[in-house]
Amino acid sequence: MRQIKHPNMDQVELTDIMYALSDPTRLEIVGRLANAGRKLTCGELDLNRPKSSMSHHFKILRAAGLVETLIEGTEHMNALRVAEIEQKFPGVLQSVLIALNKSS
Amino acid sequence: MRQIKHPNMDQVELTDIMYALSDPTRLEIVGRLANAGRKLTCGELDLNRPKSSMSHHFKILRAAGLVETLIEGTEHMNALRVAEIEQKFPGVLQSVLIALNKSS
DNA sequence: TCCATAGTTCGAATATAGTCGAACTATGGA
DNA sequence: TCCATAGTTCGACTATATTCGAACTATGGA
Repeated sequence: MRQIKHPNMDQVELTDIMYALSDPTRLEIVGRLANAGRKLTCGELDLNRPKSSMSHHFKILRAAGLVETLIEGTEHMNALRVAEIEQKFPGVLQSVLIALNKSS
Repeated sequence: MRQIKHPNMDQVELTDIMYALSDPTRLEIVGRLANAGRKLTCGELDLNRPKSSMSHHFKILRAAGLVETLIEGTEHMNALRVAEIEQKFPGVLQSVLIALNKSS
């Protein structure tokens, strides 16, 4: 497996996005990716959880079209698909990110 | 029970909102309430599901602070708490409603 | 008082999710 | 080639959700 496959935006449903953002761990991941302003490895996010749990959450974030993961060497670089999500669901991710930053 | 109790907005978490909106049936309810522009009874929404299922979904929508239910006679009148949600999580519900109307 | 209406609650079945250890894969470096 | 690193996959367990029929509650009207 050379690179991880990601869904096309037209395959992504609003419910997928909502579901992915309904878990505190995933919301935390999304918030950190947004604030980092650069690609982060899973390890850099370190939420004190086993690798398998983190992997599970990333899988769901990818399936929801929220996160894009590029394999670079042994690392998986993760980034939010902000622009694409914004185009498909204007305002949704942005307002969630604003709400997230207020509460944290 | 005279009237149904609703959470205060400061008790509502972003994850509650996201979770409530992650189910297609509930998203449908929210969309219809928004478009109706007036209070609707559970029955008026009629999504072809048993009363007990609808009641379950309304319970979750109420718990998330999304829906307010006023008892009037034998009917339960439901409305979105648009203004309050907008104040607490600006843009979130509104952008979801726009996305909903596009897809429907 | 009796009945119909509108919804809630209960209970049980089924399905889906979250968690985490252990084994696995892929890459890069010594 | 051997090893370490970074993540994924698998499997099992536990927890939480969804669904829906049946029984219940509350109100209004005949």
